[in-house]
Amino acid sequence: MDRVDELAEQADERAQSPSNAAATAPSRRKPESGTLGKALDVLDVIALSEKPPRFTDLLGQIDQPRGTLHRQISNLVAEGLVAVNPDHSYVPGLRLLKLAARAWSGNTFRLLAEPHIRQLHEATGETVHLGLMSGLEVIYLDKIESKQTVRMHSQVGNASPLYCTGVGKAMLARLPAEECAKRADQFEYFRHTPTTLHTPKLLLAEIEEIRQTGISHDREEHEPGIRCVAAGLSDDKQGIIAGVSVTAPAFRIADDDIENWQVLVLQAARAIERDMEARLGPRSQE
Amino acid sequence: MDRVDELAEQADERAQSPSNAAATAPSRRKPESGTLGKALDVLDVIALSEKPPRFTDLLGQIDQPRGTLHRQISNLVAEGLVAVNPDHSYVPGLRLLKLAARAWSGNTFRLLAEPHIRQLHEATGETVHLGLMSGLEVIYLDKIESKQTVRMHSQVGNASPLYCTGVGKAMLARLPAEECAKRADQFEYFRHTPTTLHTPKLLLAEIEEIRQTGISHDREEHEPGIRCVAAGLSDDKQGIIAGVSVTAPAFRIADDDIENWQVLVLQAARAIERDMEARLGPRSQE
DNA sequence: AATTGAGTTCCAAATAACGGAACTCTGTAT
DNA sequence: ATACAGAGTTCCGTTATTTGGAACTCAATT
Repeated sequence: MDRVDELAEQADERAQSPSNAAATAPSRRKPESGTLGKALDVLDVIALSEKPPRFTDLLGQIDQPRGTLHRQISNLVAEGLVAVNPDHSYVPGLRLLKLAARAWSGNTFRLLAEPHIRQLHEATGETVHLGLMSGLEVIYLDKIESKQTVRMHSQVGNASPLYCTGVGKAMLARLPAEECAKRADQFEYFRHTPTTLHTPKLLLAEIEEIRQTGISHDREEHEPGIRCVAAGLSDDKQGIIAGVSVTAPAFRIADDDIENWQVLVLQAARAIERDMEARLGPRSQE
Repeated sequence: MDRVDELAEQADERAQSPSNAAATAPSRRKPESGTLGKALDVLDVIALSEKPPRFTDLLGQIDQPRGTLHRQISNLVAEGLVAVNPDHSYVPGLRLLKLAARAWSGNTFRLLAEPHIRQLHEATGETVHLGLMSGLEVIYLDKIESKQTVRMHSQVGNASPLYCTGVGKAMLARLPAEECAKRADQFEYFRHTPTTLHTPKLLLAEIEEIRQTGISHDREEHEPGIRCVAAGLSDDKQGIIAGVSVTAPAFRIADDDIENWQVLVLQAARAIERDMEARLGPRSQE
């Protein structure tokens, strides 16, 4: 019943049917209530499609009568949330970028954490991420890229499952044990790589370890060849659970590096936590 | 009557009343029609506020009865477009980031242009932008940052006026003369710096020059100390008007650099145009 | 010329949004 | 302690928007 569930479900749908999803998938979409919700349903579908969908494609994926759907799309277009190509296919509109840009650059938590992850990047020379827990996913709020990374242009805003990412596991370890176990049961485990922790048991065992050390490792569990070292952080006052990580290709990493990074990542996480408390002390709103 | 106008107006409102706008400003906001539009009005206000507004702040800026506004906000929160802080202040929600991330990374034009601006960055070593024309503004679709830039963290998604930016002027020069003149009259000129072109006449004269050379200069017209060299590009088939630029602090720039960059920027723009046509040839939709 | 499929428009009926007023908190002054 | 004021929330009859089926247009095919 959670928004996150729904989005995860959509992602699955897409993963299972690489290309011609529109024609075959019999609309597994549960309609939301409220005018706004329905409009966002449509927007979601448009945003999540890899090829810009056309009217009929949408009609297949969204359980609405033609007339209704048409008006809903028209509204989205009128508001600038969706744009139409000359060939009548739909793409997400620029207004989204504008809104999100504001959301992002104004996010106080990100602003507060930024200097610390920047420093972490300078100390390690590798790609650094700042992630935030949102339901069963981690959403990347910021990243600083290592000099030359070919693949992966800006994860910012992207979401990944908690169970197979360094920051994700670090954040889970920050939850009360029961809550953590509850979530472990809710995941739909997918074995991204041979090392992915793909059962609640495996996951919870590792999280117990993370709780001891404060450090979490991603040993090519999400993408082959990619490892990372992460630490969690939280702030009860604001109800924030987040994490920072250093990521690098496995072949480039020496054991010395790992040990180094563990210290640095922990320092960064603690520094951010300290700043959060400090900021909340003097004046509560700003 | 344009969306862009409205947003520009909002920006003005903010610029004029730095801090306690909520209390004093008598809500210059014209309500949009349709449920969606009203919801987005609220979202806009939340996104554009510099401090997270509280319920009463919003009530002051949006001309709606308390009960109504409250429900509208509740809906936004339920949809994840807005989040509530513990102290009941509102911030834009993470769902926006997620939607925009998809919108951005899936944008075919951006993907197509990316290798070229990357190359431009490598050739110049300076910060490079890719901008798209949207109404009276340029929206930055991508940028690659020069090694150490302290200020300005990610312009991506941000909007600036056309008349005072390098890419903006370059794009205007791509319009038919009448259309260009029409827009020149629509701007609300603000003298950001002493060199800002602040009348239609000044602007049109410069644009005529840009039309000859294909190259546009920002001579600290938007921000003091910042100069840039830009070139416009367009594609009639898709109706896209865009531009690329190289930006750097004025003190660091030698005359040789400028001449160099002119050539490189033009090359990049032409290369992107060529790719667009090529992409549109083989198969029209993808 | 006829047929199909895609996209668009229309309007009575159903539904969701509206908005005024009443209510609940929480912190502050008496 | 008690009253007060301000912020935030809920309720419900009224009102306006959304709904969805059907009819219509346009372009490409047969």
